[in-house]
Amino acid sequence: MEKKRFYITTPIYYPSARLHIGHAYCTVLTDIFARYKRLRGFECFFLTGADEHGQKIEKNALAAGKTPQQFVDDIVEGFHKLWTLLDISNDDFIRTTQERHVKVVQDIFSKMLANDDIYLGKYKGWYCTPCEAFWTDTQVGTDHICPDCGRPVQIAEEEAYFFKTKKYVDKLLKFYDENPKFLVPESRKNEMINTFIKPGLDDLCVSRTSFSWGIPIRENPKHVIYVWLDALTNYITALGYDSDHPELFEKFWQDPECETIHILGADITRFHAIYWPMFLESLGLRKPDREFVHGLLMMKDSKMSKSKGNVVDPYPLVEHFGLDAVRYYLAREITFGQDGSFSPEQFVERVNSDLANSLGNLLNRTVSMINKYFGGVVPAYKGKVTEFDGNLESVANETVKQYESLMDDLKITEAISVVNELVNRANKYIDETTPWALAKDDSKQEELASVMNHLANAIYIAGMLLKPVLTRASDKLFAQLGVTGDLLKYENVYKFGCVENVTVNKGDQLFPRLDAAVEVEFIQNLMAGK
RNA sequence: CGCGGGGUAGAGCAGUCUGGUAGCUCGUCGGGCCCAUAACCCGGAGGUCGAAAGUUCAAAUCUUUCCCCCGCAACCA
Repeated sequence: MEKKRFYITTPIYYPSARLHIGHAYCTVLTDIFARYKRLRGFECFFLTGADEHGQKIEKNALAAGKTPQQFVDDIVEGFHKLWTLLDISNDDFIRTTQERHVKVVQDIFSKMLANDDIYLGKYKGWYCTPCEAFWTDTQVGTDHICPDCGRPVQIAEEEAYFFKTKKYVDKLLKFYDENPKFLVPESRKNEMINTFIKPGLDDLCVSRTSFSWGIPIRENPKHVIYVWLDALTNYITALGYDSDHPELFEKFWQDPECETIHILGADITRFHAIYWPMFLESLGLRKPDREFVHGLLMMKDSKMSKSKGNVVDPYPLVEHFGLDAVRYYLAREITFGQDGSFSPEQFVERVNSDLANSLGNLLNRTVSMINKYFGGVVPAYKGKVTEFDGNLESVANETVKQYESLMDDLKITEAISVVNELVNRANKYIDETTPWALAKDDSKQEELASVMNHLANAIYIAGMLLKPVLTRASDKLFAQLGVTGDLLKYENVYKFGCVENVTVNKGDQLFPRLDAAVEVEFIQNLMAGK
């Protein structure tokens, strides 16, 4: 059953350093989904934000000679700049240092404490005294060395609060059973069960005393609330849960008519798929409908890392190639839900092939012919004049159906791919119908008119379906086709032929073809930090 | 036995859940077209779908075992 409203979120990113293309990937894909839902007329609330507490921020701030708040303020400003640059259409931006979040997290903690879901215990771990930091078994390795400073660590204990996960394990498994589509891809669910739940889940540590940059616990202020209880709850504090204005929360979280969707990376699946539903259960709130785990974007041969000097900064990429090319590449090249890799060659090839050669060139040749043969006016729709017309038309209609079904399933890469097939089909249609030959034959004017109409309509549909991805180019495409006013509404994709009697405007090439050698070198220099 | 991802044409990938003529982009070879962005369209060559065994009328796809690569565990979605 189709829901009528959507709440979609990205993870809140950690502002300890600048964002890179991996963050952009997740956020752009989420944005595409949000734009798609809105385009189809659904209400959609899209949230992203920043997770600003923790020891690392405290340390990095100290090193930078700033207060933690100044430090995160500066970095978060960069988040906003990047999201603006990438045309991210988020409705709100939550920061865990905001009053609206802090107060509610404290309330949540109090509730859980009162419910007996949180208790005071001892946290035991490897402690590095000079760094004043706890590390896990895997972090210290077999040599028991601090991963930060390289000095030996000791087992130490500190007082800490814990969340009783064991109390909710059965309910969680039942929830998985009753909601088979909760976690996508499904392999992630098995991973959760086999890796974390079956071996026995430890209670989750939710407070720390070893650093102070966090939300203090009212009942015991020497403790600050530790990461996940602070971070995950952003999804509801941003909507006004437990505030004087809970309207958005009621509308976009509690209402079963709203589908709530979290997009996240594999590394934080465990927290979203196990602890988050438990927290919500403890609070007596609705759980998310879907959690979609996307893959990691790696560099050609290895994961991107600053030390390897192969991090791609999205800014210069967008400045040089344009926003549409970057968004398109991210969505089309890396199958959403699987790991993928970024390579300069792939980037240039994909942009040239799909955007310049196929879509851009199709628009260009079509507009030229409408100018040449019909004085720039798209001929009226006369149904299927030839079998080729009928074929193109049915492919277009089928494309719309497939696209919607794939997008609804968050199969964004495949959805774009079917649109691309329509574009290819339209290019082939030109060869089949040979308009330049029809133009020379007075008896074929009706056929020629129909060909131009069908082309304009096929391009129009492709442009509309790609609008969530190509936030700028789709509008340029419509402008060149002479599509304005009501024709800009999505529902027209169901009315093949509706683009008629409008005047085209030949404009610049939508996507100029890139010189592969030159542009690949440009990106390589970018990655090398030149 | 730490966890996870992957091994499909020269390169990069999809397809694997729901078994049924092996697909896409690029490259390459040949042809076509001339409306268009040296683009577009058609065709060819090129694959024992990592290996083996099993289930089946039928396996890239399901089961089992093995081999190899990569990521996480250290900034990092």
